[in-house]
Amino acid sequence: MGEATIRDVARRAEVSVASVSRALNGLDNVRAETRDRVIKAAAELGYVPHAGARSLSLARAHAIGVVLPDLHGEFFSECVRGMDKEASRRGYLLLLSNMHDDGDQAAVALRAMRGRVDGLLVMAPHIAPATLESALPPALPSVMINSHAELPGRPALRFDNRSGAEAMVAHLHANGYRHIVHIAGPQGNVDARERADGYRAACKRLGLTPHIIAGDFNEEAGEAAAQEILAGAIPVDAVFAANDSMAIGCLHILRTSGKRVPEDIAVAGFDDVPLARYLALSTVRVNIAEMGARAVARLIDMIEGKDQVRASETQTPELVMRATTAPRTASPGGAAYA
Amino acid sequence: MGEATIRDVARRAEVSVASVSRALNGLDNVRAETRDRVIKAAAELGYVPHAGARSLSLARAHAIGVVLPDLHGEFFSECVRGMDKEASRRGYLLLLSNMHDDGDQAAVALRAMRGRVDGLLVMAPHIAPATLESALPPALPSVMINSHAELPGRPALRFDNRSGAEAMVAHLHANGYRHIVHIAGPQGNVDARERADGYRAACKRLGLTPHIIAGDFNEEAGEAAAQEILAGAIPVDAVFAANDSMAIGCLHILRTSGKRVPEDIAVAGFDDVPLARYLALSTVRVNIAEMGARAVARLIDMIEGKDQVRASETQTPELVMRATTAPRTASPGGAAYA
DNA sequence: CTGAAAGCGCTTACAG
DNA sequence: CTGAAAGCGCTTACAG
Repeated sequence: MGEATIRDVARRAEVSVASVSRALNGLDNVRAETRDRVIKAAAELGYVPHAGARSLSLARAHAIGVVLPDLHGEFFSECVRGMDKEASRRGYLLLLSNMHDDGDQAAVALRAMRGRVDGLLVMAPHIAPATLESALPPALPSVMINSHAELPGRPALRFDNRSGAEAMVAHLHANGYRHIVHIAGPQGNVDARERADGYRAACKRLGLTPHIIAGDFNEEAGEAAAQEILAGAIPVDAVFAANDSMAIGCLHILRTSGKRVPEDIAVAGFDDVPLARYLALSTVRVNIAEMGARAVARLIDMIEGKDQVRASETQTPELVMRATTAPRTASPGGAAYA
Repeated sequence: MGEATIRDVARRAEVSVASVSRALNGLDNVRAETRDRVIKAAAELGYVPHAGARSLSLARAHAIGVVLPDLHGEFFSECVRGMDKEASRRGYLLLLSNMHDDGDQAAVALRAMRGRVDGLLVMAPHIAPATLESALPPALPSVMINSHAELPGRPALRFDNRSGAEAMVAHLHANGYRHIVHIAGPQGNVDARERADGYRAACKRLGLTPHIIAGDFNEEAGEAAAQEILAGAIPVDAVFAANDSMAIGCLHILRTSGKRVPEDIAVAGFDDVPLARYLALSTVRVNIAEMGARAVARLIDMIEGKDQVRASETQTPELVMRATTAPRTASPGGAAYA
């Protein structure tokens, strides 16, 4: 019972384990006849090398740890897909660990990675830099994605949330909207904060009065914000949510309450999830799959000693204009589906 | 340089590595004073045990390998989310590997798992049973999700696609539709085949003439099918796509071509992705997150010797009736958003 | 309660 | 070109 080991192969091929190792790893200091015997024996036994033992001896796991927060649907899958694509292309496996919303769990998740991976990809928009820094194994190459401040020696890849938000406000302004309300993301989340900052900055520059409703990135928060807006205490002709989920929740409630979008109120989001296209929701596109792949590429370069610089990178998001923010002078008519 | 090892801790605490191991693993045959010294030394050194070495010595990795095909957005994330939740609850990590559409890659992916994981979760609706059987390490506990035939000793968890499809056809029939076209999934995919089988069986039972258009589970296939339907060669009053993506593509083209849904043509899908709710698309709901969690639970039970029976399980999908399949007598009016 | 030693399954100088 | 041996970082009988 149990899988065959290198010793079983050695015995069957009547050579030493050293020769088996050399033959199977394609080293050239093996006689052709020996190599053939080894390969034959391995095939007969269905031998597959034990990756755990191999990585202990090589001090290389050919795996990278991925620590992600609780991400909404498409965002998560796109991110992992991008990572997996690049990782498998370069012969690495992904060890996944969800990290929920507190720092202790993050530390546990990171510790569990020790001795299994050659590097770490961390997305922690909600963890304070100091907490993160102390939880990260100092010697392990790591790339931070969309996280708080810069950590020394660890490249940070991020979206330029601020300029994305500014672009959206400018777009709304250009299309004739003057009372733009922002539905913010969760407290302490760095993406949320930067998007709100961009909103505020653009309002200031354009002479608009900012008004922020608190939210948490979930659809329900967008629905609640819509109710608040429908109550009518403040003037609103456009809503800019800090992500698409909230924008969609808001849109849904506004429409089912009889409001026309964008004729009565324009709605915009952030992220460009696939749903956005179908709802004709204007938004700011971030390419998370590409960022995931890029993060893996950078990390593997670091692991393999090809990246001494460790520079951070910023991806500029792209404004996506759709029907929910059409110019105020647009002809009336439903835009629910375009 | 390099992380601290158990020997560093032993040296600093002035005990043997055996005592360090015992103290840190909470065994009771350690004097309290010794334990304290060890814990103190470990903390001072920032010692984290090397999981790779630990699992080699214990012959237990506390990790499970997940091999998935290329899944569409929500389906993938929901599946992994369900798995991760249960895995982390029970102290296991997930080692992820995407398997693209061919058997060779599957074998490579599975081999790479050897010696890193205690068991395997395999979703391979597109791989032939014989190929799969030969690629699976015989001694490794495995649970099959939505895959072809039963493999001995490996529980299969699956959706009852057939009855789900039958229920949808019956629903369409009950609502007055008589010319129901099916857009099928890819050749060789077991889900696709079962859904088509259910469609055919229901048509036969209800005295309807089946008509199947080939597809591949992608949105574009739904769009192409819509074009074919719009060409008008065959009578169609309802379209039942083998998954939501194709249904959505079809819906999109029908509507932008001026067809009213469901007044002119009803549309139904399969899966119940989040988008479906927003488009008021009728569909058949499969709870993939729950199935993922369940698969992990079953696998860990097997690993821990708590499951001798290894019974397969079937999850019955649920019919979700929305506006795109409203009764033929329904009052006219847009149903794009409900 | 504690330590020296063997062993988990590999790789790789080292010597021949 | 090949093999015996040490070592990767742990755990655990075994003896004391």
